[in-house]
Amino acid sequence: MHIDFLQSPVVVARSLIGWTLLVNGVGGVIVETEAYDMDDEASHSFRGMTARNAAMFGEPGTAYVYRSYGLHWCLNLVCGPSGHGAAVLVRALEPTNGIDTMQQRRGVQALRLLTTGPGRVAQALGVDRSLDGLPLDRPPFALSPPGVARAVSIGVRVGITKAADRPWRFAMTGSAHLSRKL
DNA sequence: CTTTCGATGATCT
DNA sequence: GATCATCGAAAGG
Repeated sequence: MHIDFLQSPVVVARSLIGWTLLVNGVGGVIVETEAYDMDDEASHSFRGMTARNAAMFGEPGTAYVYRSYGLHWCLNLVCGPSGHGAAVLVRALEPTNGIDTMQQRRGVQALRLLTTGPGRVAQALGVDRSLDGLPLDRPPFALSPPGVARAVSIGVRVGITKAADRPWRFAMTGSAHLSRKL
């Protein structure tokens, strides 16, 4: 079983819910994602390729990492046809692997605060610019399929002002680890 | 419980 | 010079 990263970001974002994402063995189950596409005003790729978003136009199945608000990192999974400028933002995980490491990196104990939100996910998993453009199917990354099928809820994206009405946010129904209620 | 606001710096206009 | 795909602390109800 594998994710087909050639699919559209909406399809990939939906498919990723329930998969386990690890970086150097640390991480958890993906419970919240958002899709971003080229003809999407909210997307970094909307105005074409720049130095920052170059990885977004790279090979599907690679990482796009950017700095947010000058102090957080955010992790995206590039998808769509090569050079399409589409990606899925990983917004929240349910912590499962390397919890002690994540607690140290985050400086908090509560599982609830470890990986709920894109900035927190990146900090807990040790994601930074050095992973930008790297393939997701080999170390330090690891992606493994869900054990059991889970229901997925759909809503609008978070923290954007443009194209804010697109229902491009996906979450595991009933998860206690969402960045915001869906 | 909810809302507001400061931090902080790369990126783009 | 303005804008941010955020977080956390503080203030207000």
